[in-house]
Amino acid sequence: MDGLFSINELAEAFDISARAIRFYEDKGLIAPERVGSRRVYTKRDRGRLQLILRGKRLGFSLAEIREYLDMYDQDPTQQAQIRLLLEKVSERRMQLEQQMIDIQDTLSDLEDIETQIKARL
Amino acid sequence: MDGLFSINELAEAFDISARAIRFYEDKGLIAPERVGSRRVYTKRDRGRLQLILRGKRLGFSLAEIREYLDMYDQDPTQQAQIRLLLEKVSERRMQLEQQMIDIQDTLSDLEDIETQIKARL
DNA sequence: TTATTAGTTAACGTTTACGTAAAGTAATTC
DNA sequence: GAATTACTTTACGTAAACGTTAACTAATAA
Repeated sequence: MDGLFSINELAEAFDISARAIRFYEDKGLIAPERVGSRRVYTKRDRGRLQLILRGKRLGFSLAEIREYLDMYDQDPTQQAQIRLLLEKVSERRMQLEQQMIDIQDTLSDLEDIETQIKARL
Repeated sequence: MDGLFSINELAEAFDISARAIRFYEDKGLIAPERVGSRRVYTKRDRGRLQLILRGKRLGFSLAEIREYLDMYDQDPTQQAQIRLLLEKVSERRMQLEQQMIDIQDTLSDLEDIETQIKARL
């Protein structure tokens, strides 16, 4: 229990299913040790899972996330790959900025409608 | 040509496939007139398509977008439904805010790595 | 008249990210 | 020793959003 977790502990901690975690393993995103047949996750594995979930929240596919994780694992002097990730993140940020504009446009449309409603009362 | 569009014109204008536009029709999101068997889109249809794409950018499913479009079509005095949409948009905005935090966390991680790299040189 | 262009319907295929049994094992509890 | 708990693998199922032939039609250009 000293910094080690079962699959269900992690599932509960991150509010995802154990199935999901196994799926990430299937896809090569995480590779916990085994004790017998059971998966045992270290703190480091936990951090990795956190990175996976952050990637998901950012809208990246598991395949993309895997690439980034592999990159993190490799020798961190691979500047080129870090630039690639920076680009991806920057792309994503541009998308988010567009989404923010979309949100504001939508809210503005809704305000118009509400104004019209109130005008009728 | 006076405010009327073919399916391919719209596809090109919005940079999506004609197949996609037909698919939206299949799902009941848009219903252009026909001239013979061919679809003809009015300016209003065009606006509708724009709303669809905005919804998509916001991460809503076509089913959800359909609900909102139906709502726009109905008598706009249905306050309850507008509140529902406002809620959905607000939820989405919260997600976006989380994503912004994720982006910043990621950028900050990357900065750390870059700093380490530079320190080694 | 014969291509070519632009559109049509129908229907099966594809990808992603899991959900959901089914059937089994290993360790603990009563 | 029987039941419960916590896992395991295998494998088929699912939903969303189109992509991709295939086979056809109608209008226009050469």
